[in-house]
Parts: sequence; structure tokens; C-alpha cells
Amino acid sequence: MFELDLRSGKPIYEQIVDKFKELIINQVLETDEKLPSVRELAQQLTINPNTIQKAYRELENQELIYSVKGRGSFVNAISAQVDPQKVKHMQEELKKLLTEALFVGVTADEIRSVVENLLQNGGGSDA
Amino acid sequence: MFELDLRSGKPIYEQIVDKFKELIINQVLETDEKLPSVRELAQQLTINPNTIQKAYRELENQELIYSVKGRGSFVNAISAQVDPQKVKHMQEELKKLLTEALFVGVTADEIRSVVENLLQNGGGSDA
DNA sequence: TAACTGTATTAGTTATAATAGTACACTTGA
DNA sequence: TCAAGTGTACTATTATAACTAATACAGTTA
Repeated sequence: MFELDLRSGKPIYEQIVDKFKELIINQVLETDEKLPSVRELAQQLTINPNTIQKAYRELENQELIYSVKGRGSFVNAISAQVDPQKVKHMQEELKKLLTEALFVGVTADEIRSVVENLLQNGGGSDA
Repeated sequence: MFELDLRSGKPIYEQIVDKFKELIINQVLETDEKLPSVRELAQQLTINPNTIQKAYRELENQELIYSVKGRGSFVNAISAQVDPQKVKHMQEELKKLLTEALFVGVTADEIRSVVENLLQNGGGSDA
């Protein structure tokens, strides 16, 4: 399904969370699509099932997936409700990142280009 | 100088790095301006001097400050040279963040507004 | 020279990440 | 019904990282 970097220093469970987050946000995984079981994915990645469980729990906390005992874990529907707190947080993150981007030399035009590309594609599928 | 959140889970030295990074990028601290000494800041924040040292070392690695034995630590000049690797990295980060922003419900217009605000102010001073 | 600066080293404590093994409750399909 | 697969919970153990602490050394400045 994907690869892990065991030497990156980044916790394995975080890497798993990030991968799924990316797949879900980009709608590579569709709503109600089943994720690999805890044990199955653990075997594939040759890591401990508890590590997968921790990742799935985190994804559930972020409301990206839902889990049903005995059945499995599934991709959540994209929330129709906008969380004002999340929105505000993202705006602040955006400001920070844009400021830093300008600092390291990304030009205003490059930024506009990146932004318009994404906005016109509606944020769907591949980057 | 600023406050720490000792319960945030985020390492103290990272918080310090982030604060200074913000101050430097936003040019609140000017080129060659002196940072508080390791011991002084440690006393102000009532934490260990080694933690400050770790933060300063990290800032030096990121080329945001330079340190001179016996004199102190100072804000680096903004690099005139553009690092293509950093630029590419920032563009990718920007894509990721924008995709996530759209996902949580930040509208395209809000994004454009945030972007234009920053671009027109040249990324200077306060957010 | 005294007082300040950054830097280095060693040690110890605490918290987190990850592994390992086991157990329980639920769902599904043969 | 029941076996196999599912999520979940718990305890224990090891390894690593973060942080504190104390001390020492080297350079700068007035």
C-alpha cells in the first residue's frame, strides 16, 4: 500500500496517519471504502499491530475514518459542516507558511500559480 | 520576551526555535540584532540553559542566526541567494496545506484573500 | 582581570515510541 | 452454530528522545 521510512526519526504511526490523511483528503480513498485491517497492514509493513491501531485511533480522532468492531475501519464522509476553529487554524497556518515561502525566495507569482492551480482543480485527486 | 506552553507536548526548544523564526522572518528582529544570552533567556523562562543552547544551535543550522563565542548570538542577514531545494520544498508544503485547507472548508476566496494580503504587504512585519 | 559570552561533556530522570503477548467482544459467512 | 476475521484493551518491556543538572573550557569585552 505504501512505504515507511524507519530511519526518518518520524514516528511510524505518524507516517501512517499522514499517508492515509493524504489519500483521504485527495479522495484517492472514497467514502466508506474499507481500510486494511489492523493485523493485515501490520503484516504487510512488518510492524506491530499496536502501531497500526494507534494510527487508526488518531485518524478516528481527526474524524477522517470510523471503525466498527468486528467489521473494520472505513473512510468517513467529508464533513458537510465547517468547523470554524479548524478554518481559523488553517488560515493561520497558511499565513505562516506563505510568509516563510516568501522568506526563502518563492516569488509572489509562483505562489499565485500554485494557489490557482489547486483552487481550479477543486483540490481533487493527485497534486 | 515571550511565553512557553510547558504542557503543549511540543518540546520547549522547538517552541523557542519557532518563536525566533517567526520574529526573524517577520523582521521584528533586525539583521545583526543580538539575541538574549543563553543564560539570560534561561533565567527569564526559568528553564535550563542547555535547552536554550539547543534551540540556538538549531536556529544556527537553519542559518537564521549566527553565534560568536564570547560575544553572543545574532540575527543573520536574509540570504540573498535562493536555495532551489528550499523553494521546491515550500511549494510542496504549500500544496499540501492548501489541499487540507479546502478540505476543512476554507473557501477559495478566503484563501485568495489571505494570499493577496500577504503578497501585497511583502511579508513584512506583523501578520 | 573580572564578568560576561558560547560551547562541550557527562549523568540522570522522565516521557514517548515501538514491540510483544494476550484477551475480549463483535461480525460475517460457510 | 462456529470458525475466522475484525476492532479494542491491557500489561510488560525495551529503546530512544527530551529535558534537567552540574561542571568545565574558551573566547570577548571593559
